[in-house]
Amino acid sequence: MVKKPGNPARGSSTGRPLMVLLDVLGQRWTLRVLWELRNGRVTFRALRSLCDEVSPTLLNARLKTLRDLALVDLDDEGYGLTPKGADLARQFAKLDRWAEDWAKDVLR
Amino acid sequence: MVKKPGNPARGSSTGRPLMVLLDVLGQRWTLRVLWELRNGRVTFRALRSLCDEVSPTLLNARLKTLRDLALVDLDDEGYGLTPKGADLARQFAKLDRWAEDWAKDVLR
DNA sequence: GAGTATGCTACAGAATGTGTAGCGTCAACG
DNA sequence: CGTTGACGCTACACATTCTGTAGCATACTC
Repeated sequence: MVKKPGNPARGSSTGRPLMVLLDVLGQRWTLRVLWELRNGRVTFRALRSLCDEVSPTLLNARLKTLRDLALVDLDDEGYGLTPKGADLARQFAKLDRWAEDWAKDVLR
Repeated sequence: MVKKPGNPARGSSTGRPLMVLLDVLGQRWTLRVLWELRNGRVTFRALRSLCDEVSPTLLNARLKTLRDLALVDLDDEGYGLTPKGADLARQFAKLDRWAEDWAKDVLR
């Protein structure tokens, strides 16, 4: 089944958008892909390199989902974020700094 | 190996905190657990219910990781977020509203 | 037409997640 | 004391998902 808000997320009978989002983001590499696209369009193969050579099988699966969800699109420049996707990526950009602080905390 | 900033994340030789965070959050149910703890402490069994009856095996594994990462702790009231964990959860709280808007967009 | 790049698929083996049953501990009840 | 019920948590067989490698079909360059 296509993952989309309105369709039930795994383990949640409601199609509540946040649950669908958490379901999708909670699959390996999804967050990472969004993160690596933050600086503009990249080819499939370049994206693979950025993601430490994920298997193309999986990368393609993720990109398909993200395209269904209107977060990513593909043109002759390669893959890139849609406006909504960029918006989401921006939310995660804040996490980068947060993670640095957090690391200091954890490692003490 | 214990997941911690400083240790390499899966698929990333660097221990860069964000990568570790993405690795951890990109495991099923991790985001959901953080989300369900947003309103205060809950017992293991209650948390399980909130998470649509995830298997206790997995829930326990996730909680262990989140405790290692100082995002969650356990006392006689049950499981709850640490200050850092609450901070992180707050970041994701914004996602709830975002997801609602996004849903309208996707479903058009 | 050989070389190189693209997006993407196939497939076997490994890792991860799921679902159910139940253990050991404790506190309350009668 | 013996039962009942709730707690955190573990065992284990089964299912799904992810990984890694090989390679196809297409297109453009020399």
